[in-house]
Amino acid sequence: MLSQKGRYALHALIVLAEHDGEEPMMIADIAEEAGVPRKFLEQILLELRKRGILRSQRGRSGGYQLAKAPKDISFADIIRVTDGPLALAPCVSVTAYHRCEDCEDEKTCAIRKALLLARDATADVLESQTLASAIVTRRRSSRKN
Amino acid sequence: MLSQKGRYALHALIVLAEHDGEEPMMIADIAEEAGVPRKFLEQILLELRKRGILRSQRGRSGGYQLAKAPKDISFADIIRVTDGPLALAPCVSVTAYHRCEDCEDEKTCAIRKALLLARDATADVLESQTLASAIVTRRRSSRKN
DNA sequence: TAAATCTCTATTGACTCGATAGGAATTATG
DNA sequence: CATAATTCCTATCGAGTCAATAGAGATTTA
Repeated sequence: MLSQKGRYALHALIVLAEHDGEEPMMIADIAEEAGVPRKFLEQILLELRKRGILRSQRGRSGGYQLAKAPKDISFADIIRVTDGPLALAPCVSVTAYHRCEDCEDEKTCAIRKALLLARDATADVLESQTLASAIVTRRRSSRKN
Repeated sequence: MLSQKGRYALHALIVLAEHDGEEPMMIADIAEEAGVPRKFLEQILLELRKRGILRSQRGRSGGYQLAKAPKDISFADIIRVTDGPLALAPCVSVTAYHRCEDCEDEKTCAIRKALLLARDATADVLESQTLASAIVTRRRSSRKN
């Protein structure tokens, strides 16, 4: 399961994607629009900025913007920041690989083999789902209203 | 990531699958063979039994056995017991579904849409990986030694 | 110079995780 | 029937994580 932090991050970034191309957006406004506690969001945005997903402007009339185009920010990118690797074990993680201490032979480990398939399947999906595709979904639905 | 408990469970069940058809196996022996702390394993096996994956025999010469054929116990079954739902959010979980409090419309939620695809992809893989396929992998590799 | 805003670190309480302990219940066996 | 062997169950522990809040510091604009 995703953490609350992860869900908040997704909501906030979708809001920012909808305002892409505009002036930087203040934390307070993002919090309001995304329905996220303001001080908590502050920390989340900070981390997303450090990981290159957001860009910020300090001081008066400052705020946050996406650092890349919505189509270049995937759900996988976001989740990796807030919740860590997509993989179910370190030995099948691309972004945080490390060998199991007790593993005799990675090449023949039955558990690893299964978890590797799972990781690839999950990553394929989450890397193809981007902020751009998310806002398309949203706009499509609001058109119906 | 899987919990330690989850990894232990997978190891233990693979051991039990290798001894499938034999007499019940004692916790102490499973612990030894799977490399899991004995008392911790005790709790894990208990839970797997309550969830219908294992069968136990109490008292002298008692022990644990698989409750079903290895081909009918999937990695998904096991992980759901030790680590909960495969889904990344409750609103896309089959086994532990519940609606997001703040969600206005599930049908049009962009986050839900993406996470649903992820869940399906993960579940497809983990449901097809079984204890039977795991021990085949193992036997194949030991033949080479 | 002052106001507005992001930045950073600390703190809190509740919960989870991994592990251990120990007694209760059950069963086989001599 | 007594005893030993085994699973069953619940409690406990320390360390860590999670969600949230707080508040002082740094930066920028007007």
